[in-house]
Amino acid sequence: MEIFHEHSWDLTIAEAKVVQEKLKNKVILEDQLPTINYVAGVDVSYDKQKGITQAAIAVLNFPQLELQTHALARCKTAFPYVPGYLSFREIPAILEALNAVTIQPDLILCDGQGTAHPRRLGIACHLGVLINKPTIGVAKSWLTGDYEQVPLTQGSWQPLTSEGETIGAVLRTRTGIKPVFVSPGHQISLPTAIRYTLACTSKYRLPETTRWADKLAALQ
DNA sequence: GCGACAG
DNA sequence: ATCTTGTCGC
Repeated sequence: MEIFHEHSWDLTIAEAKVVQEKLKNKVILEDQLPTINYVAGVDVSYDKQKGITQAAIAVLNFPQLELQTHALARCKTAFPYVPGYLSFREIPAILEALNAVTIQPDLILCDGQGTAHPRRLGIACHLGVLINKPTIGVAKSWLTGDYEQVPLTQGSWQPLTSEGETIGAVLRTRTGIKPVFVSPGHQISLPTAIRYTLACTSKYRLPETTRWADKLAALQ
């Protein structure tokens, strides 16, 4: 896995903020997708006792959404969880898992925000810019931004806005179920990110990619 | 100063 | 994220 914008992971919060301000200028919010044959979900779990971070990547074929392969990677937890800086805690392990997986995905769905972030560089953007690949942020809960009530029917969505700009969408993936927060990560537009999120979702609230990664990350 | 805060 | 039983509803 080639890294495009290498930087240290041994940083203070203030230094991490500088990295975010610099990398946000590298984010591409236009569609630059290849033919999508494989989609992946990434997720991270923690062993609080041992101070270990474990990342899982699940690669599914598209549009069938059947699990093709997966990889796990563990590394020492080196960064605390601070809202707005999640990527500095999770990406090191994710890069190792991506390095180990045998089928490189054409699109990655991340567990967390993309541009719906205080400095527009959520984990999906950060990962996408580093590996120069299309990514989408699909978060289970709110981090920042304002939005109106979302209609109850599946596929309905409302823009997530901040300071006059649209930074993502609150999307109802299942009728009557709590919506998810979708935002572009890298090399993708918001409408396309919404379309692929729905295309990767079948019977449950979360995309199949995320559900598989969640399940695999829980393995020890 | 007060409230909010992805995983 | 993680700690945790039963329970309401399709």
